Amino acid sequence: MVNGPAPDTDAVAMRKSRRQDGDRFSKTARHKHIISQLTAAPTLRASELATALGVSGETIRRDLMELQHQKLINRTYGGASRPFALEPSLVDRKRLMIAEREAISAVVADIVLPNEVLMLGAGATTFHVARRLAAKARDITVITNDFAIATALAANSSIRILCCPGRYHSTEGYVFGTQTIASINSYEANRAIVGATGIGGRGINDADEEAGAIYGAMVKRAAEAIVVADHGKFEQRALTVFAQWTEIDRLVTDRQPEGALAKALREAGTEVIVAQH
Amino acid sequence: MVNGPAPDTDAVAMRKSRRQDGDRFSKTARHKHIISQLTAAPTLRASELATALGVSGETIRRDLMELQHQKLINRTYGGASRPFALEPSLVDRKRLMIAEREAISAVVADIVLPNEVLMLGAGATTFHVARRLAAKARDITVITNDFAIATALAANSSIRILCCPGRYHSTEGYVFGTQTIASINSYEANRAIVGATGIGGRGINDADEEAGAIYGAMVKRAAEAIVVADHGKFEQRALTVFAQWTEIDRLVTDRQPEGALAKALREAGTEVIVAQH
DNA sequence: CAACATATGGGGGAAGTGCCACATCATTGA
DNA sequence: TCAATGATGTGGCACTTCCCCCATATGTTG
Repeated sequence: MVNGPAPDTDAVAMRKSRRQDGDRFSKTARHKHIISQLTAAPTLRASELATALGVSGETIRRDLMELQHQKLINRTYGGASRPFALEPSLVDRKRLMIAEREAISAVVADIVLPNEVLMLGAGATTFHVARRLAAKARDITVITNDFAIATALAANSSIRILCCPGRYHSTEGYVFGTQTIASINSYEANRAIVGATGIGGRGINDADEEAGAIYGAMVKRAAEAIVVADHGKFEQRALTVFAQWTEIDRLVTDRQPEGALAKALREAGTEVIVAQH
Repeated sequence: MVNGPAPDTDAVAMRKSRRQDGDRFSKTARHKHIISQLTAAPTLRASELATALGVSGETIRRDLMELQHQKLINRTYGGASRPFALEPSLVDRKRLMIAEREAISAVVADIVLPNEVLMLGAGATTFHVARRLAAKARDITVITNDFAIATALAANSSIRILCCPGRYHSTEGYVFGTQTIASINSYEANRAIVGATGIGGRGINDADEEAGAIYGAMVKRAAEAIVVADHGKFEQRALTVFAQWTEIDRLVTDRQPEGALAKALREAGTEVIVAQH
């Protein structure tokens, strides 16, 4: 099978899905298949993938090499295994913008000082922040509603991790609900670090109403609010606007915002930090 | 390799640890090393283990075969990967009594009825119960302070999972503290299902004061209290006695208790259920 | 149209792995 | 003490995987 230059992952995906005439799977289709298989089975054999997808072993090996580079899989001799907790629905969002998120996380981790109290909202980007904090931070307290974040932070024994109560969201891996909100409102924190589904001129929004409510509570409760979002979130619109830019002290992203978003940030006095990657 | 009757894991382990004269790692030491490595890295190469432990590749392969049989690792071509979330300190306890705990879990899962509200304490045995409930139960609500249990239950979408707040215990994977206790005391439940470090004539005890306090709160709060414990817990003594037998309605175990324990159970009117395996 | 980049397949040798039979050594138990 | 048992190592052999180079097909670009 044949593939073009691949200018951008999104573009490739679109072009591929358009032309799935009778022949075999496209490259991105194979990658998705591999990831989804990995959510079910902890390990895969490259040879089995090759026969299952009807391509040569060499092609699968190259696929695995790419996915490993994106940190979406863990390479083994003869196959692949899942890298860490690979929550089904988080995969699609995690797979994109890995490098951007790592850069953003590095900046955020440098902002955090020892002995601070943080609130960390659930999400893919904040999860990267947590991993970075686990590697760098010292003697901080983190309040979170995300299991993956708590587990990632646990690698650093100098971090005190406080978990919120609530109903456990099976697919997203965090707790939510009125108890969660009430719990957040009982804490005082130096900073809240939250993600978003989209950020735009009208504020910060999230596709999940429950997650948005929790983000909003964290933002209101902390002395300083930081939003982390890669440029893919710019001008995205989703269900709930959970905070206005006037409430946000800093936006850490990977590309300079423009247009309505930039205007809103300027008017609200939100500091914009662009991480280099 | 040659394998005979394989009397009991405990007996083997004892014999081995007794004879660690100057030479290389004993079999159990290698196994522990493999498991601990696996908590750090998601995958291992058999060849690397062989050189690291100073044994032949064949020996490592045999080790991996055993560990796979115990479901403590996942075999891959050329190495091993972790089977599911593999909490560091839980490993040592999980590795023992697998069959016994599975049998106990099966019995407990049959006791639970649809639409019930359960409290599930943190622990290795209760984790097995959770896995069984995830496979069998329908429309139940589970209140727990253990991340692994919540995650295991999430496989079943008809289960409503409520997580307690508190401080996250990095190595044990559960939350604890005054908030946890307060949270438990705010619920009403049909049953509490808790584990223990030891059970004896004087009650149910736990080596972890915090965990014991939570167990105790669950037992007092639920309409019916069930203790799950394999026979290795009989007459074990640990730090905190968190409940008396008069508070416990049922003990589910794998062997008929004797002596002081049996007497205490009889006097307290605790129903003893012996699971067959 | 030519030059080029990308994606894939194929070949072949080198290295790694799995499996098996057998040998060696220490411990156990009668 | 001697035989049985279990743990480990060794060597051989088949199979799998890796990796490098090159051929091919198909879009893209100049």
